[in-house]
Amino acid sequence: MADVNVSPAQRAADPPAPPQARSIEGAPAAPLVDIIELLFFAYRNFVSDPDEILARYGFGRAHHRVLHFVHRHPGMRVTDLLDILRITKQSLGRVLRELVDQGFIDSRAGSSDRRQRLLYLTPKGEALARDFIALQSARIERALAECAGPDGRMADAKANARRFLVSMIDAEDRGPIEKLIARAESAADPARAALLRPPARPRGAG
Amino acid sequence: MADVNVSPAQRAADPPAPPQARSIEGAPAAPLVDIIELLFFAYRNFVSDPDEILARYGFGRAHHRVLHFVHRHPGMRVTDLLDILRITKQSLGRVLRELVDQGFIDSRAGSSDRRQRLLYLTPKGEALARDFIALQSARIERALAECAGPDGRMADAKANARRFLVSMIDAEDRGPIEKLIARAESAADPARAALLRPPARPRGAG
DNA sequence: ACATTTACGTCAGCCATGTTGACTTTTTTC
DNA sequence: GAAAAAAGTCAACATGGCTGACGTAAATGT
Repeated sequence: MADVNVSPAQRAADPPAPPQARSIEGAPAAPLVDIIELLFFAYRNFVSDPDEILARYGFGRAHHRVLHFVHRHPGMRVTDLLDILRITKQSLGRVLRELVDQGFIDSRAGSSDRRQRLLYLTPKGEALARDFIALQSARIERALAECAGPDGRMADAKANARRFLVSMIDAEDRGPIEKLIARAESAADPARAALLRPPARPRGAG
Repeated sequence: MADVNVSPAQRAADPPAPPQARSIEGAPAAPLVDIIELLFFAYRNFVSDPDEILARYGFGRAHHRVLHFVHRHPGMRVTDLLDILRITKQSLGRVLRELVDQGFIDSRAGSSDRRQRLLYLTPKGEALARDFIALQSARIERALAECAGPDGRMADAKANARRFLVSMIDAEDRGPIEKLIARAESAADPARAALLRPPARPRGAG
């Protein structure tokens, strides 16, 4: 950060300094502004970790997101990705096309439902996705180690961070998201794959 | 969230399922992916809280950021804002002009250095900035309350969250950012204003 | 006094990534 | 055989980044 300093220059001279936002209508207001700002700065650093690598390929953050989720859910459908990213088909389309054209993603027709395009990473895509995860994980790991301290219980620090982040998510989204994360982690185990979205009842072709 | 579910459809049928990214080269890799994703989902919810209000005025998130930091640092210079937001003068220029034109921000020439434009919120701008803070604070407060539990020590939960977020920030930025936050909080106290960026030695006109 | 630097603003154009709306094709479902 | 679903595509547009080039006023340095 070049400088995140507000010059105090004529702070004492000019200003009619509007009184600091005090508890209006009983709201506690002020005391959480630090968390608001820390989230802003922390997230900005966090997402910009991959930027240099992305630039090498002429990609942006949208490509990163697509790569990440396909990495985590190999064989996912385009619709699944749209649900996760919450963008339009057209927005995703562009990014996806570039990733396919440049050989990072492989898109194959589903066998039980041939309308579907199932998405997989190529080895090249896998390597890139892993690079991103390594980068961002390194930041998180350093942070958790600091939170834990030298005698640290990293696991506790992680549990705290995780609980906080989950609680920051809209209540109705938490279940699906936690299941999404859990399912991805056991992706190698096809037996545990059927958890949500009523199994699409493979009836026609199945 | 409409649906963050990856269809398990032909998960078991099709895939050559590339083996789940395992610790390569000794890196622990995998176990922090949940935090990576939770950060993504949590931050997305967090920043979209103000969207509905912003839309009413035809504003976007860039306007929110400007409003927020001017609210926190009344009388700040344009350059200060550029340092904080890390965008170009031209990018800031557009949003700033709209905010000034529509009467949310008041820009006055500095008295000791008349090249400067010192930024203040109008009452209208103050009200809006407070609305945003109230919205986002509410989310954070709910989250911390959940972390703390019913018998909860909210203060501990907050301290944990804060420590984690600070640690997620690039080491060299932490000092400046923490000072920035601290200074804003004591903005009503001009005596404590002079902390960073050598006081601009008001020599010429002063 | 004069040259330089700083703070700010602005024009013009480009890029990335989001949006709507309309329409097609293929395939599955009813 | 009709309807619905999955995916792709074209066109047009908005937002918010970016670079480069200038202009002007005021402060600074010699």
